Amino acid sequence: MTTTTLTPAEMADRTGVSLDTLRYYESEGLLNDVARADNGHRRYSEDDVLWVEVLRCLRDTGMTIDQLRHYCSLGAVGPSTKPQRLEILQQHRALVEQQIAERRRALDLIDHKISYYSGEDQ
Amino acid sequence: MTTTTLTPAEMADRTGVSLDTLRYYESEGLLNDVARADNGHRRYSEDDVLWVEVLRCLRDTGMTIDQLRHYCSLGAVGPSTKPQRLEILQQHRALVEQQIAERRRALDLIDHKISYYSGEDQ
DNA sequence: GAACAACCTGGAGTGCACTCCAGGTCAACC
DNA sequence: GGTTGACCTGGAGTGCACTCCAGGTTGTTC
Repeated sequence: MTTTTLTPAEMADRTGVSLDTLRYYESEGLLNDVARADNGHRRYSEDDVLWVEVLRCLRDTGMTIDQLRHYCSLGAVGPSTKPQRLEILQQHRALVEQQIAERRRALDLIDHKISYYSGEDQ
Repeated sequence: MTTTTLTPAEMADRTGVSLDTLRYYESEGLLNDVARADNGHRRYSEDDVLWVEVLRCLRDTGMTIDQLRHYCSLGAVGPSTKPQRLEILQQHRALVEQQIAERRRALDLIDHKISYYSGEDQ
């Protein structure tokens, strides 16, 4: 059995994250222990793909690079940091729920304006 | 009857938008025809308050300053631009719904990781 | 063996949305 | 009448998350 690995270009394709951003994440400590081919080129694993998807999910919902770095560093320490990581996720979960609530209110306001524009006068 | 007006400080207080940002919005054409006192100081109206709240709602859900400027400039033209403004709001509405959907997926992923961290091993 | 593609590194540059600052005006208070 | 506070203007600075670039290596293709 051979474990499949992805070239940088394939990784970018799979995750939708650019080559530069993948390298940037690595340099920021968000993506560690990326394998290398003999020529020094990166070789990403399926686990790396999953992890980058998690990173994107958290980034896209407003977690900063700094917070992600902290979260990753906890993971690197070992199982002893499980409670802290759980705490971070729970806090972020609450944030995402706030974002949803905020956007629901936004929809109300937008709908209000839409019906105003759709109306007869003004 | 006297129309109530707000000083810049009161306006910042009411809207939660900083003095600098209020001036910035005005300079970018997002907030037009702000009244002035005799000494040249700004005097915001209740309509200004409502409008800034709309601006913040749209900004907070990802509309850029550039897009807002365009939307405002249409408003300045007159009622003839109603269809374009309606179109912009409908497109933005769709965007906000996408954001909600994306965040729902994020919640699923976060919950999955939370249950993993809450579980027995690892 | 020249050219090309894919990658490497370190560092500089970009775009956005503010945010801060310097130097000035004006009215009110001590 | 000097100081204080709120405000004014134009312009510079900031922070974040990328994104781009120069110069170099390696491996394959004509």
